[in-house]
This record gives sequence, structure tokens and C-alpha cells, in this order.
Amino acid sequence: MLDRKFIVENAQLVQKNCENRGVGADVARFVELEADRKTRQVEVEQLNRRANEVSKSIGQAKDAQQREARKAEGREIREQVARLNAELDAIEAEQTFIQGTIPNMSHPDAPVGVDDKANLEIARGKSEPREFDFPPLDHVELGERLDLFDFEAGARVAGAGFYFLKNDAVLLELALQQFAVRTLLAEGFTPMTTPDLARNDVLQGTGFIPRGPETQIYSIENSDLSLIATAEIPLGGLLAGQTIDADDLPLKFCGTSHCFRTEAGAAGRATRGLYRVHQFTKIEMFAFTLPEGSEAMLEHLRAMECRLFDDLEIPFRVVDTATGDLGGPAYRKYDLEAWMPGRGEYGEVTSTSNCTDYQARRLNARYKIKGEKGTHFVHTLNGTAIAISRGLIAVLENHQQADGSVVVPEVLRAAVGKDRIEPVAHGSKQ
RNA sequence: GGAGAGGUGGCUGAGUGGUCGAAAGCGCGGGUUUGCUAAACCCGUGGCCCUUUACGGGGCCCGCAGGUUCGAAUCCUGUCCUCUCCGCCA
Repeated sequence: MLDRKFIVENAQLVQKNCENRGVGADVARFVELEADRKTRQVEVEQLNRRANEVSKSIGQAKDAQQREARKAEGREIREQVARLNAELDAIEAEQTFIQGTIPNMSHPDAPVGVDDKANLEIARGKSEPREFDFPPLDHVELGERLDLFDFEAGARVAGAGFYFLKNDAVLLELALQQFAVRTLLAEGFTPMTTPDLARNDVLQGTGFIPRGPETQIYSIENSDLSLIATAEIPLGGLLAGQTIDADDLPLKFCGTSHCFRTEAGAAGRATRGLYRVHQFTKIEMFAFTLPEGSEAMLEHLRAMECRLFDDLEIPFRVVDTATGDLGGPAYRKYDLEAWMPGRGEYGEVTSTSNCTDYQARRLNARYKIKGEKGTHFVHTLNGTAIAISRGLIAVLENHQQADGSVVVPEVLRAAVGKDRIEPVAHGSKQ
């Protein structure tokens, strides 16, 4: 969320930003409530002060009668305070609601536009999309020939959108994880595995909405836990409520987790295969920085994403995400879109965002500079290293051969244990 | 799952109804002394918010949320977390 003072002092800018992002938030109402809140806050504090004085005077009362009189006075003041506080609570609840609907401010260079059509291509990867001298298959067909997936069994067990990986797809998943984690480890990221569930206040702190008709989140009945949609959630929660030393920043983590998404409202959109599924494994980068360090960190995360996909010899483009497509917490976001021959188009494989202090404020993650008074909010950033499901699509479709085999990218060979994934001979299928 | 113990400032730890935002020690910052370092001694040292040009003043915060009371770190309820023992278990 944005700082209340900032919203009040920059109401016009905030309003304009909401429009650029296609969000209808009642900024004017918030400003109005803030004035109201302050007045009442001051009243409450004055009453508290008097009540405190009265309480202290009771010990010095000279007789029982005076004591009783002061008790009555104290009681009356506390009743007034209770009434005022109830009003204050109502005002604050409405403010918090509005505050939650106001997205982060946008980087001045982020392209302005209502949706992803306004996204701006800013770079391409080292690999060119291949010219196939045969009709390329999509990953579902490749997977069938190579016996890599079982979507029917996934549906039987957990419903449409779930799947089993099998045979070399499992080795590929492990290899992709190894590759990503090792690359990031060498760059100073601390590897972590995370809980696959998180408390709803952590979800909210990172800008996810655990319940409601539009939610992307599976929630656990009779608890305040939800399945995470990304390791960004638990990694962001790592510093929730903490104040850390400025000297310890930046902190860079790479988290391995499973990601669960209901994909509400996405029915019928690219539902074939692994592209849009309810569960996948993902290696995620996450960083906490000083405010002045977050822009450079975003470039670093983007560079890491590019490097990983270049090393996998997958063609991609990088887009600077338009304001309308940034979501709530991001100040600026880059997506990597890999070329997917089976679809004949680019498909999003990674996304990296600078959320500035937007998540940190709600998570209450702060830093302190030694010798200085007070604390400040850290900046948070996240970026996909590799989402296995979409990573598999890109690897399989781009490295397929005329004979139906798939060449394993150099960087994965040691972990997969072979150079090439061959079609399974008929009859040897298990 | 059952039984018990406990959550206090950066840390250790005192505090069981008022003068407690909180003893003491450690740590940290500053100073005195000192050839340098160290020791000793002295002073200072939490966060959030409101107000003030400044000096200052005020409110809230003892895991979290409620309750009792004129008054709660202290009593009551709920909740989260930690530890110990028993059971179960990968």
C-alpha cells in the first residue's frame, strides 16, 4: 500500500496513476476521510491525556468522597473515548479498504496503456527463433511421443489443469532447478526452499487477495492459510514485522517452491498442455534493498533472467510492462517472453518487478541506519528465475528435431544425464 | 493428539493493579583520564504517530486481539508462537 500522507499530499498524481493503471480507486474519499480521522485522533489523544491525569490524581485524593468523584470522572472520559474510538475504527476500516485498492505508483518510463497490448519490447535474447524445415510440434504432442506427461491421470486425480510429469520430464524439471539454483548461488543469492502455504496476512502484505470471487488463491478451509501462488509470498514474509540493519542490505534470495493458482476467469484461455496449470514448480528470485538500490537491482534480476534463458538457448524478447498490466504492487515490471514454436508466438516465461516500498509497508519490513534515529521501509523486488512448466514448453518446443527427439541444452546435460531425449519405442512404454 | 512451562527494550533478565516505557547487567554512542591500545569512571542510548520554526509537549506500544478497572506488563478470555515430557510418524 501507499503511505497515507503521500496519498493526501499527492492526491492528483495518485488519481492520475490509478487511471493509467485502469483502477477505479476513490482517492478523493480517502483524502476526505484522512482529515476526519486526524481531527478525531487529536480528540481521542486529548481525552486520553485527561483520563491519565484523573487516574494519577486518584492516589492523591484526600478522602473517599473525592476519590469516588474522580473515579466517576474517569469513567465518563473513558466512555467518551470508547465512542470516539468506534468512529475512528470505522473511518480507518474504510480508509484501509481504499488504500488496498490504490496500486503502487508507476515508473516514469513505464509505457502508459490499459493492457498488455501497450507493453514495449526493449530487448531480445541471443538465440534467434529457428527456421524449422519440418512442421514443429507443440509440447503436448512432443510429450506424447516422448512419454513425458500424463494429463489424463492428472485430471482423474485432481481435475483439469493438473498433470503428472514422467520419465525425462522429471529429469528435466530437476535439471532446470539445479541449473537455476546453481547459477543464482554463484551470483550471491541465498537458496531457500519455502513453505508452500502462508498465512493470509502474508498474502495480503505481498499484494495477493486470498479470498473472493476473483481470487487466484486456493485457501485452506477452517484456517487462515492459503496455498502460495509463488515463492514471492513466503520470501516477502521473511522480513514481515522485522527491522534489519541497513548494512545487511541488499539481501538476495532464490526460493524454490510449488505454486498453486486457481486460474479463476481464465477458462478456455490457452488451457492446452502446461501453459496454464493449477500447480507448478518455480525458482524465484527475491531481493530486499535500500530505496536507492532497487532500480539497479531490478536490472540485475532482469539480467539474470536473460542469462538463464540465453544459456538454455531459448529465443525470447523482453517487454517493459505497460501501466495497465502492472498489477497492484509493481512500480516497474519486465517480462521475458519466450518463443514457443508450437503456439507460433511468444509466451510469458518470467516476470520481474520492483515493488519499491509498496509491499514492505503492509508487511512492515523496515531497515535502520546505525546511529540514525528512526526506521524506513525496505524495497522489495521479485523475479522469476525459471517456472518449470513454461520452461519445459520452451525447452521442448525450441529444441525439437525432425525425428521427434529433443536435444537437451548443453547446460542441462549433466543433470539430465543425456544429450537427447528420444521417442520411446513402441511397446516399451510403461 | 495429550500434559506442562513460557513469550518484557539490540541481548540477558527484574517487575503480580497506580509514581513503570519499564530495574540491573551486557552491548552500542559520546566524554574524562591516557604516549597508543586497554582498563576505570561519567553521561547518553527503543519504536510508531500527532503537535511545534525551534526548544519542547502529547498519545500509543511489555507476542497479538478483546475484556475487567478511575487506572493493566501485572487480573480474565481468545489467539499465535517457543520450549519440555508423553503418544504417533516420514
